[in-house]
Order: sequence, then C-alpha cells, then structure tokens
Amino acid sequence: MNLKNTPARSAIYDFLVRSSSPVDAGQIIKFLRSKNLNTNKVTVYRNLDALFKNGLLERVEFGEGKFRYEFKKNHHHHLICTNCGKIEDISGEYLTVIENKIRKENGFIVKSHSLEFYGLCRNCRNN
Amino acid sequence: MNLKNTPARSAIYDFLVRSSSPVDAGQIIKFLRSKNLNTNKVTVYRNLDALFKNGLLERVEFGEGKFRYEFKKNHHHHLICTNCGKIEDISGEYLTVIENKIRKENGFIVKSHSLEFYGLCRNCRNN
DNA sequence: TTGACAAATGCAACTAAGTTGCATATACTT
DNA sequence: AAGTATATGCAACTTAGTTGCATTTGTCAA
Repeated sequence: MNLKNTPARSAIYDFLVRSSSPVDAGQIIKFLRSKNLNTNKVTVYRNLDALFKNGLLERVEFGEGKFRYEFKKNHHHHLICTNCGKIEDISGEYLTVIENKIRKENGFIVKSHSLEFYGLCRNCRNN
Repeated sequence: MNLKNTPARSAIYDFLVRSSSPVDAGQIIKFLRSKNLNTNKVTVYRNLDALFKNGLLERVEFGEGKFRYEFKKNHHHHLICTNCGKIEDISGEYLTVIENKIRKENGFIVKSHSLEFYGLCRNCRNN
C-alpha cells in the first residue's frame, strides 16, 4: 500500500505526533474544524485506518467503547486515572518472560499484547 | 442496589456461566431468541450492565469495537488467536511486582488492569 | 511537463453497538 | 394481599464507524 502525502493526512498525523496521550476520532475532527480544515469524518476514519495499518499509529481501547490512536513510539503501556482521566505512559518490556512461558506451556505464540493499568494518579490519590 | 431474580436475568447469567469464553451482547440476544425467550435487546444491555456493576461479570474488549462479558472467576488473562479467533484463559497474577514498581516510581495506585495477548494458537501456528 | 492511474476525498446513506424516556409489568417485603 | 422498588418493552435516539459511488488530487514515468 502506497501512502500519499495529502493535507488531511499530514494534519491528522501532525496532531497525533503533538498529542501527549491517545486521542479519539472525535477529538481529531474537532481539531481540524477549529483549524478551518473542513475535513469529512469519513476521511478522518479512513486516514486513521490507513496510518494504523501501515504501522505509523498505535490503536488502544480504554473501556470507553471507542478507539484512541497515538503515534507509534517506543513500546509502552498506559496508566489511566479513573478519577481525572489523566493518561500517563510507562515504558515497558515487562512481559517477555511471561510470553516465553506462554509459548512453552500453551503452545501459543504471542505476537502482540495490550496492557493498561487503571487506578488513581498522584494527584487524585490525595483527594 | 438490589438485584431481583427475573427470567431474563437468570437466562443471561446462566448462558455466561456455561460459555467457555467471553461473549458479546449480540450472541446473548441470538441465544435467547433460539430458546424462544423473546427478550428485548434493551433488557440484555441493562442486565449486562447491572450484573457487571454488581461484580458478577467481567467486561473485556479485544479490539473489536464492542464489549464481551464473562462470569467472574479467578483473575486471569486471555490468549486470543488472531487466525481462528479461539480464546484461551491463562491464570495470572504476574503483575503484582510491576504494580508495586508503578506505585513507587509514578505515585500511581493501580486498582485494576487489563492484559490480553494476541498471536497464534497451537493449531494455527502449524498452518 | 504532462498524462495516466492509483490513491484520496466528499457526500449521503447505512450499520452496529449501545442508550434514554416513559408507560406497564413483575419480584420481593411486610 | 398490597405496596414499592426494580425490571421490562417499545420506540426513538445517539455515537462510532462503514460503504458505494462519483469526483479530485498526488505521484511517477515518459
């Protein structure tokens, strides 16, 4: 698949690169409107899909019934504060030992995993 | 919250208890129809919600854009085969060490986590 | 530099998953 | 057996995401 460099696509990607935590399609659409780039929502969804399938984006789900996307950086996991909604990254390669165990014990070859932690962030724990 | 014992509710719960892997609302609705329990989808969603909020069910998401539910058993994680869709359980309390580290290093108190592994099951790895 | 052609876009209409308001019915308590 | 909170059904709605199709735009090779 050959990705072309279009205004909509680079606006979406730039926005994701600058975002400090994963964003959903709705937030992207709002952002584009605020910049007077009148981009159709279909274009947004199709671009997220294309960028994701080409390995430029990561797709995550935090139990909200919708996906969030972030640009692909070092492998990491998320700390999601269930009180204020803040999302922190933690760098992580904790699971290699477990994945080897799974391969031995279950005959299952792990290709990827999703790991998110829910709880209270530093601020919210004190309130 | 006081849960009443109604036919719809116990049919849904029984189905989940007997299911070997997490099921979605659609599967439950189909099952109920096949048993000629003509239960409205709203009732299904409301019951899943009530059972979940009362701690009788677990809710999971496997990147499909919808939720799956399973009855609450020992804490475990899932192995999801990306080829045939088979879902296996692995019992797991692997993360306590990591969660303590997070508490120390990030000041974040982990209340729950979600961890799923995607890859190829024993059968599919050989094809 | 100019076609050619694949890839991208916009529009409208659609689907799937889940929710809400409201009137009626049913389970549980006393 | 009555009263009341809880549950249900229906219809209508919302939110997230998808599809078909006609038009436009990037890119690459001549």
